[in-house]
Amino acid sequence: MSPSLNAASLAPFTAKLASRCELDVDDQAALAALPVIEQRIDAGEFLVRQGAIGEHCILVVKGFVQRHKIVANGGRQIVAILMEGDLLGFEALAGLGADCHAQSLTAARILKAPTAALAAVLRQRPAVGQAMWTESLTSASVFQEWLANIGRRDARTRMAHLLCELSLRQRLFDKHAQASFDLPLTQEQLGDVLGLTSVHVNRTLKGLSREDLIRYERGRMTILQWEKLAAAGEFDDVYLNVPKTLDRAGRGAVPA
Amino acid sequence: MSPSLNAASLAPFTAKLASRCELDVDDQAALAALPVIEQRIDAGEFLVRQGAIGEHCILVVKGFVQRHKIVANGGRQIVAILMEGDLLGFEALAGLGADCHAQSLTAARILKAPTAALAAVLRQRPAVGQAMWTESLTSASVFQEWLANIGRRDARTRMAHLLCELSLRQRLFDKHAQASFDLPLTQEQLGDVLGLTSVHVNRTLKGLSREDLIRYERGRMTILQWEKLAAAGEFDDVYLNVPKTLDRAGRGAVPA
DNA sequence: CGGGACCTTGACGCTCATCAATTGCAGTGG
DNA sequence: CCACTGCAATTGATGAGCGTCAAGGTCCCG
Repeated sequence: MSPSLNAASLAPFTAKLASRCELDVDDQAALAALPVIEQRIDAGEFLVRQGAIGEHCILVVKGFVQRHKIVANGGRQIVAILMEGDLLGFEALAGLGADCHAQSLTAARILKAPTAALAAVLRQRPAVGQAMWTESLTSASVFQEWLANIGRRDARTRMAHLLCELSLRQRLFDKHAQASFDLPLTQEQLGDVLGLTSVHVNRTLKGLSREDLIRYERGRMTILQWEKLAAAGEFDDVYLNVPKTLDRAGRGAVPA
Repeated sequence: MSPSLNAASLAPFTAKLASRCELDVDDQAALAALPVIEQRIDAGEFLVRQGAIGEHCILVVKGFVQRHKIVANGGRQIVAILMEGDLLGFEALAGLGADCHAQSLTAARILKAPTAALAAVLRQRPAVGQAMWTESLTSASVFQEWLANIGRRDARTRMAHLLCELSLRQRLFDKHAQASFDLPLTQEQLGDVLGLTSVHVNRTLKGLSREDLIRYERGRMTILQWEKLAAAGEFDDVYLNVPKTLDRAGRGAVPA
């Protein structure tokens, strides 16, 4: 919990905010001074319960987290997948209860920052507030894209779209990532994202494999033909608001 | 465009913000001083094109507006329905391009406020910024509920849920509204909200009518049995973040 | 009175859900 | 080293829910 430790763990988060909005030294210092608590999480742990008013906001440092809702017949809908640098608990900053459950998909490292302290930084450092506002709107933009995906596209298209999104988002924080990336979701969880059953997810993935668009084995996904997969998924990354400062070249590069 | 006129037209918007967060006289004055342009809109007009960076934010004063996306096969997904007091163009405040098209559903009255001026008010009046932040998060919360609705519920449940939401939202700004309310969407548009076809919407509405849960004729929807419809739609209004200061009593009242 | 939205209804078929059985694989303990 | 267990992936058979196509019907407006 020394400042230097904070700074190190906060790095993915700070980097993300800085890519949204120029942060000066004071902005970064204010973030580094947050009294955060680092924590290790096992796969499948609940981080937030729906309705709870979070005293802490949660930053994902390493690993994958999902947010989901449960419907009456027991069905589950995953409404967001969070990765390195993503923030959980925007609502808490406005004093609202959590609108979803949050649960880790993998073992993960997180930082818990007191909501009040983070809110204070947002007030006192307008650049940070601006970056967070942009971040929050981007996440809303993803919700809307997912609505169109689930509401109006068939299983093959939905899946291709999701794979493109996840691949691109991983490359945003991991510059070394190849066409091959970790996909730590079971097929049932993929179904919960896409509004499908695990059985149909399996068939859809097999279909994309047979077309040689992807290869998929034991949690590792390889995109064999980015251009074709993106076309199959009608994928256009504008909705992710990828900052122009980030290198998007090599997006089509493939060598496994 | 005199101040008093502004204040009158701004009233639905100001009221909504004030219900989210206490606004003092100066806050309200700052809003009233916005150099807004009032405008009348016909049904079906485009207000925003996807990708455009809005120089104006748009406040809906009267009427209905939808935001939607178009997918490759020509399908349309409506991702939001805006009513009196709702704001269009949060993204513009962060300098982002519009993530959706926006189009009026009915004839409407709107106010256009220069993005920069509104952004300045948000900065200078923290209470206003806070209220707007809450407003934006609430809209994100609705997206997530819609995701669960479309992804994991069948047609009957989806429809019942949507009708409950629209009914409740109308009663939030129209205290005199009865169980009967305006539903100015064609069945095709309802389908575009729910991820269904107009044919299936028709059959679903007929089904709910046959069950005596609703009555529906020519753009006018009457909820005959609120409790049963809410149960059928698994409707729980927490995701709308209805301010506790608003009277929610009489929600079950029915007399047509 | 004609035209154009929109609503309504039937027949048919495809996508995807459901049910059920089998396989493969990783961990665990004997 | 090998049963034993448990979860995830895989595959087939079947059918329901919803889409598609097509043909009126109704209402409104000029």
